[in-house]
Amino acid sequence: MKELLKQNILKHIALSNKEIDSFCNLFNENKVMKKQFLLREGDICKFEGFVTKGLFRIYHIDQNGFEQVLYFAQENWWITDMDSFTNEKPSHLYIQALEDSVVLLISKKDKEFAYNNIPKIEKLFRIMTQKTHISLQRRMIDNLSKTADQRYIDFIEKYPNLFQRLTNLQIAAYLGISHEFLSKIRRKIASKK
Amino acid sequence: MKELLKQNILKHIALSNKEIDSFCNLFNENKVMKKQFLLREGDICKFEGFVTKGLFRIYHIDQNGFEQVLYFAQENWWITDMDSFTNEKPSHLYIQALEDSVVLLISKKDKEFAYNNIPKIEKLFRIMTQKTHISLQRRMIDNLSKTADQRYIDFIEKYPNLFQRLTNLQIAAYLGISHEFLSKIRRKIASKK
DNA sequence: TTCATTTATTGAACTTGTTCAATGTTTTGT
DNA sequence: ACAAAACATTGAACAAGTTCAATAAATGAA
Repeated sequence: MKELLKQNILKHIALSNKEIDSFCNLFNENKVMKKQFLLREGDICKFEGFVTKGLFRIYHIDQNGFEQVLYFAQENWWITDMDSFTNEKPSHLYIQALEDSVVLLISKKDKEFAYNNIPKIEKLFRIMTQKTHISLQRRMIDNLSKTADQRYIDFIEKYPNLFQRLTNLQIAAYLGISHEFLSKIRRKIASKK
Repeated sequence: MKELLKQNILKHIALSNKEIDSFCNLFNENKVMKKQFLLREGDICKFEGFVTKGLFRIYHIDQNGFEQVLYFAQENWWITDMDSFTNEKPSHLYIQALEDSVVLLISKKDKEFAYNNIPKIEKLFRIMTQKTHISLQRRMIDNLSKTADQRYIDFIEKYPNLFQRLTNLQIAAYLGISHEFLSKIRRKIASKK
């Protein structure tokens, strides 16, 4: 049941059986039904999670009530509000299941325990954080330099699987455009084929 | 001469004198004259750096020849292309001094040495990477949800010091707008006062 | 100081994306 | 299978931001 998690970790770093087992044992399985929230604005994020089934959206609601999706997390992705979790302060984010999902959660206390007792875990999260930072940096550049059409096309190419599972509403919120405009982009693309 | 660096590190993590000295000794001081480059697209980034004097821009040039500034690094800031440095692959970024500057550089080899011989350094960079990730995430949300006017006002409030030292051209490239439009924003704001 | 270069401002025409309201389509829960 | 809700599409009017070209102002190197 924690096979996916183990494989995911081993992609980043080499660990002995003992190390990986004792780390994975700190995670607990949770089911989250579609539309339920793992985190809401104002909550303090008490967990770091790894998705083994289903799909989540991590988003923010701005002053005008518009939702911005920071990222989607499907099977094999990690989810948390790093700011709220590490600094133990109220979150600005929502984490909601878009499908019936299963997620493995580790508490802050247990993660601290792992940092202090399994030295390589520090390295693991240093590497993982670097990787997520690198991809966010790429997305930042893309958002600054590319037009919405191109960002949509890139999204489909990069995440064909997510594209199938998401509504246009969600994709628009990720691309940072209105869903009406996304609809017009789709029409334009369709007419070109 | 490495006092700034030591102070900066101690803000993130507690280290013994011995630990911090042996780490800081791995850095070498470099002078970089205004307009000179520390890194160009295509180069493999061989260093991680800490600015003790001056100001740098870290930017990207897109398909249309437009420059997007990822961030500015003044005194007390770290600079690198994390992707290129950690994965030893050609960079997509430019790092250029905007003023006569001084930067402390550490090589990949020496950083690996530190990771392996000073266990807390792993934690230090895990924490620092988390912090930069958190602020990039905030900027991502702002870029998706705020209008250029507001982003400009926010920038001035958040970095009054940088605002003084940068041309509008550079600020526009950071905000992701044309410098002509920035000029119009400035006029609008000025007329409201 | 001078002249060349870089930076900043402005206006007009244009493109990209938003808003709102109406309508049609698909999903979902029971 | 049905009604309700959520999602998608469309058009028209609008707002935000770009582009281009011209001019002015500031900076920098000799």
